[in-house]
Order: sequence, then structure tokens, then C-alpha cells
Amino acid sequence: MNISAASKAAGLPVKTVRYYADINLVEAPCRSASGYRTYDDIAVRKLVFVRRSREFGFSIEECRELLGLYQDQDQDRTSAEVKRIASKRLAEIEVKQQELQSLHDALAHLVKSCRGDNRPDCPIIDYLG
Amino acid sequence: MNISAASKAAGLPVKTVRYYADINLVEAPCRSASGYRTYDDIAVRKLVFVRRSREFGFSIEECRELLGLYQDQDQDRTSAEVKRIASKRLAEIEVKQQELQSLHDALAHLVKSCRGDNRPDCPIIDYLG
DNA sequence: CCTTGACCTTCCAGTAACTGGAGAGATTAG
DNA sequence: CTAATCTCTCCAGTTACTGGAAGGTCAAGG
Repeated sequence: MNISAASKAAGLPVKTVRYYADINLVEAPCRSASGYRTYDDIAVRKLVFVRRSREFGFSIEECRELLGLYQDQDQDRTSAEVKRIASKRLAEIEVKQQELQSLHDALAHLVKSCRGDNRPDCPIIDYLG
Repeated sequence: MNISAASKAAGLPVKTVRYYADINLVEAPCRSASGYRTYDDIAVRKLVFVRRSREFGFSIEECRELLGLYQDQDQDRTSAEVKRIASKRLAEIEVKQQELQSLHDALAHLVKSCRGDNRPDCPIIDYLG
């Protein structure tokens, strides 16, 4: 499977697949005689794994960790480690949600109190300045 | 006022103040004989304005726009323009909130269903892979 | 056999918004 | 006078890609 087929199968842009190979996250298992990266189903599964993990907001380094656990699945520590990483990420999401909520409320209040007409006085500017 | 005094007054790191000067966002009104950036109260107010706007998640380019409006406060269009920019930002926040909520729910479900013990089977890995 | 177009390669540069550090000059306190 | 603390500029690195140039490869059509 050439890179474009693999990228379609994984749901990632070709550039990204090449990038993941460059940073040794998911490498092509081999190269063709002319140097083309050649992917197999296992590599595609890893790419899908990384795509999904990225969609969950895991960083590349976290993906690398998770991928390591994914590949070592027969070892004992797997489940506990994965849960730890996912819980950490969940906590980050919850913090971000709170921040976003405060931000939302403050900005919504400002927008609501601003008439938005042609008058020069503006509560948003007044607050920010 | 030298840069470190200005940065303290504005609540920004020195490096950031210098950076804002470099990109012509908030320049030092003048330089000392030996080339030190010299700030006055007006410049500090602008730095505070930018800091607050950044805390609201406005991009540097949006800050530039808002700062332009802030400085032209006597012109008519100010209030409507500011409200437009702030409303756009509010809509972005709301989209982000929804995304974060879906993410949160999905990940929370996975974390909850994972026993996190020493068994090798892990629903999180199963889902991602 | 040749050409055309789609594909592939590497490498370089740019994105956003800083942050860190080197190397060198200025200022201030003791 | 010296040591510590500023300050300056410039360069590089961060994250996770993305875009593009220059050039090699491959399959199909004429």
C-alpha cells in the first residue's frame, strides 16, 4: 500500500502520515525499490489509533506512550497505565471547560451590555482598557 | 519607565513586552540615550488592554484590531465594530464548549468503563485501536 | 517509444505566540 | 572599582502540522 492509500484508509492527510513517519511515531514498515513508503494493515491500524487519540486531544507524546501500551498489550501494567493517562487528560479537559465557561460568561455579559450602535461609548472597550 | 517596570505594571513578562514591540503591536514611545525602551502610562494602558484581550482568547491580530478601535474611540463605528469582533469570539467559544463537552463525555465513559487493574484488556485501548 | 499526468521523494520555510539563551553594553549599589 | 542587575539584539526552539519547490517514478494512451 502506497502512502496515499494508507492515508485514505487511516483518514489522515498524506503530509501528516509522512510527518508521523519522520518523527518515528508510525513508520512505514518498508520501502519499495524506488524508495516509496509501503504500508500494511498493521501500520494503518496504528495510524487510525493515533488519529483517534489526537481527536481526543492527546498530544503527540501522549500518543507515543499510548501506542507503546497498545503494542505491548499482553503486559500487565497496560490497563492501569492507560487509565492513568486518560484520567489525566480528562482532568485537563475539565479545567479547560471551567475556564471556557468563565470566559464565556464574562464576554457574553459584555456583548449583551454593548448597544453596538454608532455611539462611541462601548462597555467592551471600557472593560478591556 | 524601563521595560521591567512597564512589564510589572502591565502584568506581562518582559520578553512578551519586547515581543509586542517587535511586532508593532505596542511600541515603546521612545528610547533612552543608550537605547533602552522607555514606556509611559499610555503605553502601559495599551499593554494592559492587550493582556486582558489575550486572556479573553483574542488573537494577536484581533488585539491589533481592537487596539485600533480603542485608540480611535471618538470615531463613530467603534461600538458596532467592537461588538462584532467580540460576538465572533463568543461564537467561537461556544463551538469550542460543545466540542469539549462531547470529548469529555466520550472520554469519561471510557475511563469509567476501564477497571484500571493489572488485566491486559482495556476498553480505552480497544476503542482507540 | 514517448509523453502526460498522477504519484512519490526530500528539504526548506512558515504558522501562533511566545520563551530561552548567548554575548555584549549600561547602570547602580556598596 | 567591581559585582550584580538591567538592557539590548539576534538566534533557536516550542507544537503539530501545512505548503511548496525541485526532482524521480509509474501507468496509460497514442
